[in-house]
Amino acid sequence: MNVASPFQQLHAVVSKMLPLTEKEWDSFTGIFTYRSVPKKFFLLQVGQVSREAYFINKGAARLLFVKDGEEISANFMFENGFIASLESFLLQAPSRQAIETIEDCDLLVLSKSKLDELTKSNPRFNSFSRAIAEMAFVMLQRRASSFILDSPEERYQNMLKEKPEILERVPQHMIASYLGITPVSLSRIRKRIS
Amino acid sequence: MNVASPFQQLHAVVSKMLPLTEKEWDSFTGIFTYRSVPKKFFLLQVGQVSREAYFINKGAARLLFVKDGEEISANFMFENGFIASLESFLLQAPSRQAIETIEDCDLLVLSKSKLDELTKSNPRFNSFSRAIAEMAFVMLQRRASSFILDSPEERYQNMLKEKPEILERVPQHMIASYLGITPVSLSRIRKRIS
DNA sequence: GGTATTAATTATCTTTTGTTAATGCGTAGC
DNA sequence: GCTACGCATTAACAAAAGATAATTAATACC
Repeated sequence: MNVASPFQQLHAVVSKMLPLTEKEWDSFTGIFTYRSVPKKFFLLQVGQVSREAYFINKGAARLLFVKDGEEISANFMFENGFIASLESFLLQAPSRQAIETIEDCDLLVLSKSKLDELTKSNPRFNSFSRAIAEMAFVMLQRRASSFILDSPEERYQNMLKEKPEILERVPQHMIASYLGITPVSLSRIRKRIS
Repeated sequence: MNVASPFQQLHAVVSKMLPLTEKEWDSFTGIFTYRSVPKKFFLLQVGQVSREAYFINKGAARLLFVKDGEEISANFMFENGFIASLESFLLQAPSRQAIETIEDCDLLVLSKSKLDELTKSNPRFNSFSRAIAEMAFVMLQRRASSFILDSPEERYQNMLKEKPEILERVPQHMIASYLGITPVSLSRIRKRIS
């Protein structure tokens, strides 16, 4: 594989999840296309059916809800991560979440229909979807549990420790909604801590 | 299949997820055993590695965290539902959650090692694990999103509408921690509403 | 059935968060 | 460079939730 290939990063990530033969890898990369999008670009709007998932080669993006006209961040993703409205992508139902880039992004776009075809022709790729779903579940569970276990202040402290990258690359009003609080409240917490 | 079989309910649930031939069904039921346990029985303790998942033929159970000596309910399950510390079950790592019965339970116990064997001998069962993980993710996402989108009072109202069974079968102090609040606060919300 | 325990409610007070508005800061665009 | 806009902070007040304790209700057990 060419070192300059846009699939280099993807290969590093996927091969940890599911070792593929060279032939399998070729058919796997075939379900992706390349796309560059600017900052503040909406890859998916609420209500649309998600037919794509994205692997981020470069940049940052977020999942967000819209409630009463307000944007509420559900998750942030950076280089070497997948981002998708997984519920909509899996069920092919209208999405409750939107996807918006936070920085200019270089993406590998995974087509749902092509993934389905590939899985049909080679059921081994069920393991890929399975691993994705399992990983997504475990990550989400850690996040969800913090809402019943921790106070907003503790959640912020944990974020500082576990995901400092978010703090560096994401504006604070987005972080506030991600933590389930208002920007004003987050500002107070930051003051209390410092 | 015998109508009185303990696998009757399981069959109804699984066949919706993954249609199986009679032969496949036989090998599938082979990975389960039957177990009856009383109320307040711990099927899994925090720190243990989960080697079992449970399908509830009868009864009710909960997943719970323990923080500072206090029990905090993460989820409730009833008849025809699966319950497991999925993170521990999947990763075979020490569980952050415990599983406790809320009522006397009749269970079908799924052995992790037998499931792995089965999946190895027939990769088609990857689809089963995949469907479970995907379902678990979608359900968890709906729950998790309510923590950033809704107030405790709205969460309680949603629960009333979407899962009234919980209110009927689960003590209120468990529901309170499930909603991320104290029993005192839940009592106040109930008063406000009525 | 009566007693002991546990659970739920109510009351009081403290702490935290939400709301609204004002101020200060930085950046983008002209 | 200036202006305008969005973002973060601060302030003041209202609303909600936490903590503790007392009371009432429900239940579990002998």
